[in-house]
Amino acid sequence: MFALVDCNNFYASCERLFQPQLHGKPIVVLSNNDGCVIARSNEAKAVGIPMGAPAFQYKTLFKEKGVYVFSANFPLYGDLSDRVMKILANYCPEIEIYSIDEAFLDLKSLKNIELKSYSTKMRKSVLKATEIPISIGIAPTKALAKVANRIAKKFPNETQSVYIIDTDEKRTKALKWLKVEDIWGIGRRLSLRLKAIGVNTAYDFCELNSRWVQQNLSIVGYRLQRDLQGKVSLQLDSPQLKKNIAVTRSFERDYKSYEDIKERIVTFAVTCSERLRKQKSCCNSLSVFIRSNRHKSTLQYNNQISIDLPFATNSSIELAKFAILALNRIYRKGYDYKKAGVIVHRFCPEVNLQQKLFDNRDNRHLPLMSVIDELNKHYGPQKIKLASQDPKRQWKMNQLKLSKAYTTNLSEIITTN
DNA sequence: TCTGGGGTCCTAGGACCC
DNA sequence: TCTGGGGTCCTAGGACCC
Repeated sequence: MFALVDCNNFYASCERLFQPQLHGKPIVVLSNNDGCVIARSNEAKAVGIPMGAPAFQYKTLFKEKGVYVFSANFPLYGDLSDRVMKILANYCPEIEIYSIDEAFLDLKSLKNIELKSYSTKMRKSVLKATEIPISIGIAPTKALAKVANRIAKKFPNETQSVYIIDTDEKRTKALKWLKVEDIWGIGRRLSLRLKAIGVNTAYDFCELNSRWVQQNLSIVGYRLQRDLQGKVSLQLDSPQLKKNIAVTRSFERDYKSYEDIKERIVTFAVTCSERLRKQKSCCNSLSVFIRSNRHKSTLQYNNQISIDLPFATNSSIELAKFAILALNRIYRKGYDYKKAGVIVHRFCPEVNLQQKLFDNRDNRHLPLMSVIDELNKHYGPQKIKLASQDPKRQWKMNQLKLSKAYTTNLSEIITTN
C-alpha cells in the first residue's frame, strides 16, 4: 500500500502557527511582490477568494470579510516542511517528498500494523510537534492514494482526515465520485478532450480501451490508467539531482534602463550558480529571457536566447559574464520590462570535468566560490556579491505583510513576556 | 499603482551515423 | 519497372505537477 500525506492549506497553516488567534479566521498568502493569492485557509475559500486572485482586485473583499493577508515567507514554510517530513520519515522510512507540502510513503516495509490507527497516530504526532494539520490517503497505488487523500480532505469529519481504499467496492465508488478533471495527471487540456468523448469521471477513464489511451495520451496516460485500475505502475521516486535550474522574477515596477535589468540578470545568474554548486553540478548552457509588461497596452517585447558555454562551469563570475553576453543580444531599448530570468541546463558533475584541449579555464574559480559560499552561509545570503551586482542599488520586493522568520533566524525568534 | 515561481516527462521530427 | 535498413542524439513544444 501507498500513502499520500498532504498538509492542509500549508502556507496558511504555517502563518497561523505563530498567531493562534487566527484560528477560524480567513487567511490568504500572496506571491512575490504581493501579487496573487497562492494559498487560502478554508475560511478564505468559503468567502469566495479564488486561487491566483490578483491581490489588488480583491482588496475590498479582504477588508469586508476581515481576511488576514500575508506576504509569502518561504524560509518559514521550508523549515516547517522539513520538520513535517522528518516526522513522517520516522513513521515510514520509504518516503518520497513530492512537494513542499506532500509526501508519498511506501508502506510495504511496515509489517503487522493496523493502517488506520497507525496513520491516525502519525497525524497526531505531526499536529502536536508542528501544529500543521495533515490529511492521509492510503491505497494500493500512488494514483489511488491521491484519490483517497482527496476524500480524506473533502470529508474530514466522516474520515477523521484518514481514508483508506482497500477494497474493490471502495475503489469503484471513489472513481465514480472523482471528476475526470480532478485526476492527478489529467490537466485542463486532456480533461477537455476526454469530456468531448463522454469521459466524465475517473471510472469512465478506467473503462477506456487501454490501446486507445496509449495512442492518444501516450505512455503517461497508460501508466496512470493502470495505476487507477489498481495495478501498480507508478513507483516511489528517489531524490534526483535537478536537471534545470531557473531563477526568474517579476519586477516590483517596470524597468526601462539596461543597467537595472543587467543588475538583476547578474543576480539571477549568481543564484543559479549557487544552486548548481549546492548539488555539485556544472552547466553547459544558459538561457536568458526578458519580457515587457503583458498587462499593459504598451508595445510588447518578449525574447529569449540560449547559449552554449565554451566549458562547463558553476562559477558565479563566469555565469554572470555569459548571462550578460546573452542579455546584450536580446535587449532592446524603449520597452517597459516587467519580468526576466536566467535558466541553466545540460548539467554534468563538478568532479571529473571534461578537460579542454586548448582552453583550460574550466572551474578555476571553485576554491574562491567555496569561500564565498561559506561566508554567505555564515553572514547571510548575498553578503558577498559581484561588483556588477551594484551594492548601492536597492531593489526590494513588495512584501508589506511579511511575517517573521520565527524558526530560521535567531533575531526573529518568538518572544514571551 | 498592483497580475508568481519553480519543476518534470514525453514525443515528433530533423540531423546525423554506419 | 526499379530506389536499403538499421540506428542515435538533440531540440522544441506540449502536457502535466506543486
